[in-house]
Amino acid sequence: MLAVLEEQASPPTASPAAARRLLDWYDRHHRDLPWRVSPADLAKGVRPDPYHVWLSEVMLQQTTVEAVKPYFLAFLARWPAVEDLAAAPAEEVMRAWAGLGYYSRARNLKACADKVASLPDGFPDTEDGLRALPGIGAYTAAAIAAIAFGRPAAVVDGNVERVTARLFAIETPLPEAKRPIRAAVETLVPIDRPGDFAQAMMDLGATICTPKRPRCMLCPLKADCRAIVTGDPERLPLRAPKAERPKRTGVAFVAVRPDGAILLRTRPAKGLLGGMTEVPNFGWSKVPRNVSRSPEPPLPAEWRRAGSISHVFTHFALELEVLRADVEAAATLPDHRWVAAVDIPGEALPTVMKKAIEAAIPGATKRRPIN
DNA sequence: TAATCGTGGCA
DNA sequence: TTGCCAAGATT
Repeated sequence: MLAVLEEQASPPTASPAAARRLLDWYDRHHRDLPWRVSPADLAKGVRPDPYHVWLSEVMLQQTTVEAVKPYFLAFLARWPAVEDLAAAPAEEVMRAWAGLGYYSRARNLKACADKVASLPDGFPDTEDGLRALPGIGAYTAAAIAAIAFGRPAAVVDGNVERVTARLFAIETPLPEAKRPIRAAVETLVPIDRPGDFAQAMMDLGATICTPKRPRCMLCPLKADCRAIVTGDPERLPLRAPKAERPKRTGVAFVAVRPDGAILLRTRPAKGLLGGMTEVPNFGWSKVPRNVSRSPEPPLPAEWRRAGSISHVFTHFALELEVLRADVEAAATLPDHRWVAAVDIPGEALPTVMKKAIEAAIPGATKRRPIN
């Protein structure tokens, strides 16, 4: 009785019927993505490859679909199965991941592949089993369980948070709202098509229920949505204020041999850009702001200013002065290596390091066509 | 709980 | 130009 009264006193509340409307919309308007099995094929009995689902989900963490597509296809072409990835050297995986960001994902990807390849039955088919693997958290475990194995898991990513906060008019700010949002999603998951439902929610969030200027007129859930009634669904979800982004400065050194080789080294496995390749650099890793020391070049030479680059990380902005020296003798330094010009594009260079090298040697990081 | 951890696109 | 933010995980 109480439910009836509430329904009369307030806008419609999302229900299993809403999930059905969403699935109908998904059948007609789903995005066609390289890692996805269409609802039609799924209905025909085509099973998604857990390896494909896992690989795409890890790549898609905090990363746009368009950025992931070429990497996903390249990985699949090079390592068609999880056993192939397990057999690959970690260094090769890091090089293949270069440019995609959040490099701990690549380390965990390799560790996870090694683990899964050692299991007699391959990928675990439960949320708990998946959650125990490296690089697989609550979201990814639920996504793989639902999409690859048809488990009725509540898949909650940024899209689902936004769609659900609006659908139920949840006023609690994120991240505090994560718990009530999850509880709301759990009431919606259809037992027969949990994977399609998860992907439908994400497609809706990506194409209709967007962060800015949602296209509510096209939304299959507009009759169910409690936020649309307020006239300002864009207001939700609310978020706690975020910390400001500090600025750091530093110096990068590009040492060039007469044959075009440059001096590189590998960063420590953990932390920022962990395990990736860098040019020798100074001063920006953990600068106590008032401590000013003079930059220490990797080797004595005539260092000349080649330019400066700026790069924005998640939690700080960096301005890097780039110095270049043309050196005659090929001195060898501990923990450094001279890398031939032709091999530079194949190095595991994060974007910030490509920028620095390009500032000193235009074109050096770009693959040039053979012939 | 709160930091840390990349990159590119877009308003 | 600057901030926002995108299929989050880890510690």
